Amino acid sequence: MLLIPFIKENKEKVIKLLNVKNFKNTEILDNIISFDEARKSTQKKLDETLAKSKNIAKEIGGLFKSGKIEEANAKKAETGTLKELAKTLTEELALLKNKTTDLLLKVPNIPHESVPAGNSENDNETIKTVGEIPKLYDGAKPHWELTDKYDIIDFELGNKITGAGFPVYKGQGARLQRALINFFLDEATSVGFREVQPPLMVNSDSGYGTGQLPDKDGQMYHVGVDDLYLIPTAEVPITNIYRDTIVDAKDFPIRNTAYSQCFRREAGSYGKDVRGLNRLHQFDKVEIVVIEHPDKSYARLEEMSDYVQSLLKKLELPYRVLRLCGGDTSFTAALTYDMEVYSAAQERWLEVSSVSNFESYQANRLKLRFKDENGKTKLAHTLNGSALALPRIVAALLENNQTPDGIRIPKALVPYTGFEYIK
RNA sequence: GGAGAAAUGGCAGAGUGGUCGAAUGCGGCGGUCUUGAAAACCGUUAUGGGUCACACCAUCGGGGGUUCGAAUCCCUCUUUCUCCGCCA
Repeated sequence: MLLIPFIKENKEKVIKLLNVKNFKNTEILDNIISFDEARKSTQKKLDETLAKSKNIAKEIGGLFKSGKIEEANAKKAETGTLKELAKTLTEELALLKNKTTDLLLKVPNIPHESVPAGNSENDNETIKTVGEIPKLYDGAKPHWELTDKYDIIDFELGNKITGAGFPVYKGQGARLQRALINFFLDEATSVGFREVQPPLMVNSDSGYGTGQLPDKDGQMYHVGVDDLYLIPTAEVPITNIYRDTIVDAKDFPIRNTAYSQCFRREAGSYGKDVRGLNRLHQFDKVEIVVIEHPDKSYARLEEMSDYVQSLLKKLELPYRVLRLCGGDTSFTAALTYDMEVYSAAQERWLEVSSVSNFESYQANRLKLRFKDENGKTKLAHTLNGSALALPRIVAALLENNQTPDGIRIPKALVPYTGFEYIK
């Protein structure tokens, strides 16, 4: 959520920047401001009423102590109207607060100044492209044929057991998954991330904390009997470790990494883009999450981007880095870099990582704060990124490294797979 | 699943109806002393709303209630602990 005082003081700027994200409903900002004004004046009235009742209660206490029972009982009568007034004001206040929060939840994060305007992926800005696009031999296949040929990922079997988008990894395919997970975790911990294993289900407070709720309600699997959500990314439980906390500024940057399975309903997706490993309901990902001082969050974002790129280099995959345009930047992010690897057989780029700075947008919902050098409590900045998501990495590895003799495993991974070729 | 007990500040732990936002100890921070440190001593040390700053208001697991007045009494939910059962 944006901070109301910030909206008030920078209204024109906020409107302008939200426009970059194609958010046009700017009268909502005026409503937020006026609801907040009403909230303040109601709060003031309530405080005054409560102060009066409190004083009378104290007086009555004193009278009872000194034995003036009759006077005390007479005083009691005075409190009736105050009580009623307080009740009405409390209800009004709660209503105003709810209305304000509801509206605030509908306002996306404002984008960073560097975010280009635009509506779709075509407007994203390519920052750099690294690596050679491989030339495949005649007869090279897309990954969904390779997985059959080598019997390593079984989509049909997943259909039978669960449904579309829940593949079964088998043999060398399963081993490759485990190798990638261990490789990514080892790399992350070696550059200073602490490894954690969070729950795969979260409550709705956590969902609101990181912004999946209410924005992406329909995209998460909801376990109704216990009112829990299957996580769409480990970002949710990891970041919520710090919900309702005041961290020590000396601990910045706070870096955590976790492997988790991720669950996404992907309602509304269809077509060739979802073929094979391109889009799954359950997939594996290693996530990195950083909590940082506001002054340093953008430097940290660059560092995280560099780190993700280092993984892609070690995996010998050609990739490009995009700065997402306003329309493609998520609801909660201020600036997002996407890393895409080139899939030679599909002849297209596949998104394998998103690295984002959320500034204080998540922190405000999370109540994630720190004390600055003057002892003032301030909101921290949160950042996260995939490092990396497995399915499309696997797709690209299979397609780009296919040879007539099998699929070559990149050198960096061989210690983890225990084999050099999938045959 | 059954029975019982409990939930208080960073931690430990008092407080069972009135000036309690809350004793005390530990820890943290600042100071005195010291060449420096330790010890000792003094001070300080929750969060949110509100204010230029005060005042003031809210918060003792969450929600509701009783009362002029609730950390304290009642209801409810959640969590934790102990015992029994069950499972590994």
